[in-house]
Amino acid sequence: MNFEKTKSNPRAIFLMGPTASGKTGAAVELYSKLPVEIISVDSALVYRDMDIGTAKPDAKTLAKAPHHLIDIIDPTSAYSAANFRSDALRLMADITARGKIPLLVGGTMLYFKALQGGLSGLPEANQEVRARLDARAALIGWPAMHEKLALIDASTAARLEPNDAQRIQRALEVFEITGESMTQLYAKQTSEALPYKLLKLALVPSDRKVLHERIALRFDQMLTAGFLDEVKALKEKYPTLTADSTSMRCVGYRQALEHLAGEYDAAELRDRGIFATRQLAKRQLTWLRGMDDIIELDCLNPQLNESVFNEINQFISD
RNA sequence: GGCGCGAUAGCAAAGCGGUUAUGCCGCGGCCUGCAAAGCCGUUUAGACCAGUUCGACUCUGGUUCGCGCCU
Repeated sequence: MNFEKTKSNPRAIFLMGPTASGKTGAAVELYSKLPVEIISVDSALVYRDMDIGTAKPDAKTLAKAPHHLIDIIDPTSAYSAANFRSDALRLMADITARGKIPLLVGGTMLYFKALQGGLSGLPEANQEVRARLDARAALIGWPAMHEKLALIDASTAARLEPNDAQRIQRALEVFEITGESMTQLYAKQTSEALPYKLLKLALVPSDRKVLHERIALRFDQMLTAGFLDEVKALKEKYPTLTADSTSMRCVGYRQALEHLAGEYDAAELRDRGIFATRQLAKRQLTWLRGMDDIIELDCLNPQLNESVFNEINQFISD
């Protein structure tokens, strides 16, 4: 019965991978050969005017293979996993209605997880509440905030580290807004499963060293392509942008800002940018290792060979 | 050539005669509205040779190398 229901679900394809694994190239190839529409699953590509540092597909590529959810907000705005999920669900329904298959491509693994697994009915972020919590934490420190959390939600506190400012803040925020603990809210609402049958592909490097080389090469290319000018232009166009803005927490941008502020020289900018990108790739790979039903493809051998296409075609026509 | 100083992990950098320096990097992991974020864990030392000592990265002598000063 469950099987019947699954069978009748429309199809969707995930194409995941760490940064610099060649996702865009693979997506364009799939787009040219299959009845798909591409949805970007990337927390950085949503920002307008952030092109070089995010390795956004260029205009020519986007003209040839359009991506949804690229350039949808200003760098002064914030986006979230919940925003993504509702945007993606809407687009997937549209695409399916057009008789196409959604191809979700990107490296923001939390977004993939939220899309597939759903989110509980929690309140959205509230800047005033967060500012208040930040102020309090500045006084007493996050470990003390963690102790406060333990009083209202022992179970959540137990699974959070005393220094995990971000999650402690969110748990306290949720309680302050709703009067209920995160634990209670999780239990209350079971998130609905994604009503699509999925084929999950992952581009994974067979040799981490080679991925690191690619990352270094790409960061150097960004610098010569005028990455620092892009960041300067960003500051001029959006004067309210600060190092705390969500968009400026992206790999490379934060370091560029620090360098432009004179905190360190160009050589160190290069090092730090590359380190941050490697660490991002590592976290992405950790996510991937823990995901189920993944078909791994070696991103160092990027040919989408016949057997992969056979698999996809079979999945589509099943 | 003489004098002085130094030699600690992939890099930077301390203390210490006997229990983990630390930071960065690297590696593993966690992950419910900031996720390209945030957090947790962790591998790799004491230039070389000899001596003192129950015990030396730590004290002594020598060798090599580097830095500075002098002739």
